[in-house]
Amino acid sequence: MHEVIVCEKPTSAEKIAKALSPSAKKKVYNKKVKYWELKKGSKDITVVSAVGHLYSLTPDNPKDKVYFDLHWAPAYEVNKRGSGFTKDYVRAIKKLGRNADSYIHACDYDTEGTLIGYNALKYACGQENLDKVSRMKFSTLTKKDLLEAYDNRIELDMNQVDTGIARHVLDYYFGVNISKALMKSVSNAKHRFLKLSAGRVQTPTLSILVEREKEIKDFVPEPYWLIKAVVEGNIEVNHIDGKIFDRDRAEEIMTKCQGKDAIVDRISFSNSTTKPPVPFNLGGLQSEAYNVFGFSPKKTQTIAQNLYTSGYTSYPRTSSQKLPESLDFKSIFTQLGYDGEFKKHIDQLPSKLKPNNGKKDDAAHPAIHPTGILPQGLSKDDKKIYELIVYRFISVFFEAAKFETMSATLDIEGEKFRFKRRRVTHKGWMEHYPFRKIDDEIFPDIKEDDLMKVLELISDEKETKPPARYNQASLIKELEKRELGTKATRADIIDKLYDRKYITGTQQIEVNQLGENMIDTLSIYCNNLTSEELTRDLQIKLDGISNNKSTRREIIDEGEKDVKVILEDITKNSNEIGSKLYESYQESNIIGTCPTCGGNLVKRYSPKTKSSFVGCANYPDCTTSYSIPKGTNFLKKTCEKCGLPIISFGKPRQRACLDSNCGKDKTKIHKPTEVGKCPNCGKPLLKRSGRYGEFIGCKGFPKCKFTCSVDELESKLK
DNA sequence: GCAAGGTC
Repeated sequence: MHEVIVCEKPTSAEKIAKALSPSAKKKVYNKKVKYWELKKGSKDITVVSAVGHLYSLTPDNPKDKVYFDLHWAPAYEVNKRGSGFTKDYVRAIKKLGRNADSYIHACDYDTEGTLIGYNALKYACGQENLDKVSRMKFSTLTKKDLLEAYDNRIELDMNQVDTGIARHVLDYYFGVNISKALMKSVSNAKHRFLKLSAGRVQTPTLSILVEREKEIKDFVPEPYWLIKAVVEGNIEVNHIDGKIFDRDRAEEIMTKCQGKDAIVDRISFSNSTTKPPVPFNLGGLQSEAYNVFGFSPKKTQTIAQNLYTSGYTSYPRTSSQKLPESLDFKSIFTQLGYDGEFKKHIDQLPSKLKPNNGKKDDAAHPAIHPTGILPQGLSKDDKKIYELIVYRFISVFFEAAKFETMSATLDIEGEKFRFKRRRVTHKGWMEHYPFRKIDDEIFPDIKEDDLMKVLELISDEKETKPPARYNQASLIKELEKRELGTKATRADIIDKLYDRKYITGTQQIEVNQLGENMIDTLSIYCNNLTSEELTRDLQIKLDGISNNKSTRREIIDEGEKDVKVILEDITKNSNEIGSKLYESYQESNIIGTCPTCGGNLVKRYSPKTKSSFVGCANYPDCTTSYSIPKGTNFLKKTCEKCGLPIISFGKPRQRACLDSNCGKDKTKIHKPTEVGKCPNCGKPLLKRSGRYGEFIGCKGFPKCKFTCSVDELESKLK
């Protein structure tokens, strides 16, 4: 009897194989794809694995104007870029998973996992009617759970399969068709191509950012005053009222207290503790890496994936903030202890290892943790993430940090002022997590009724501030809170918004005019796409399929009808929509004013030279243009000499005027002068002028690449 | 050319 077990990813295949038989043999297909062979009773079992979705939706007829007729095709054929690695896995499953006597679907027990296994069984193993298929249902990859799941297999839940299919189809219907319609409106109205996209997750995400921009724009700042005094010992004390919005009151306090001394009114002490942090889930790691190292969530995710595939850390795409006891902490610490730096901390661990687990859980994976295998030769950035994971893992086992707080109230002519100092009395976990600053202030030596000289009395006029813009880490947190996207896709969604030029800015995300116009446009024609309504709707509909209240066909037909209404609306107003989108796109690209005609200077892309340049928007009437180095940023500052924007470019970043000839005598630099013969090819050598000043280059460029600095010329010619 | 969701 031959049995084939299909898993979601190689690591779960390994765990399942080893759980079923400790003597399972690891094999490799075509030098790339791992699989396992084992014997159990009379059965010869082959454990193969997918790598996530192996099949993607694609239109039956790509030439159709709208896509409602779709079928599944291998992912590597549909998305040529990015899914190439799935090809070997599909081949391996096709080769190893044919003509078995029985099949087991052992992918993650969730909607996507169910579909991943279903498609693999249907299209790669040829199990169309599923009569030989059973399903393993497990919530962790521990041996106990897996054996139980194997012994108590259930029937494949076709409602769950249909739920997955409907999710894919509806996202395709809305996303691809509406994106296409928007791009078409631009090409109809302006005869230009603009890469645009909309979708169930990316559009509400953009909308959150636009909403914040509006709050900032509408914000009316209110003046307030902060009154503080500096007393003996350079201690800053703040007036007890905090923000004072009444100017008269602020002035009253100032006049009253001017030139008067302070008396210590009351001193009190209190104790507090700070618990250790919780173990990392993906969002937590992304957020911490952003705050500590400034890494983008995408970068952190890529590094975490590398560390995982290299065997140094656990599976990164988890929501769990819990470390289950089944993990064998002791042996992980023993191995980590071979590193001298880690050992210093591990040696101080309490004898009873109990992690400070967080609330969030994940059915399939524990929180991110080191495996114990010590890495070698990691790049600088990989090492940073690895150490962050290790120290977080260590610190969650330590006791809380303890603090003592001193609060003092001072009296100046009946007005109360106060200050607080906090000092650490027991560092606890903080001593073992080097990424947090520890508050440790000195308590001044004062007692109640002391008279203190006021050295300075200050009234600071301030303004209330609008809410802060999101950064990538705070946006990911917001998406988690609103349950938009998944842990695996949130960083990609944000990247996509940058890629489409909807948003810009790294420290703070700002929305471009194009992004704002997308939301304005879509909120008119399909409000449920800009809000989170579509995701909520989808969830309700999918739940309907799961519990037999509706069928996949009904839900998909409904979606088709909804999308068709939206598409009709967009087509009707195509001209207006297209014009506005393109114009807003151009506005986003305005970087200054043309010195020749006063028009707008815009950043453009030349497909011929595959490079960006700056040109006048009035082209061809005005032909003013400037070349720019790769990776140029336009700063808000302008050149003092000519008023053009200052650009930053290169590594390390340097700044210069957009006009590389700014401030130079133009008659000289445009005529390269001959200064000798090229030592490489014999052609004339020319003194040229570039962005970085004068240099010597061969006339035979680009065939001959000889260059040197003006100073080097003499020695090179010898 | 276009989505969102898995994964290396």
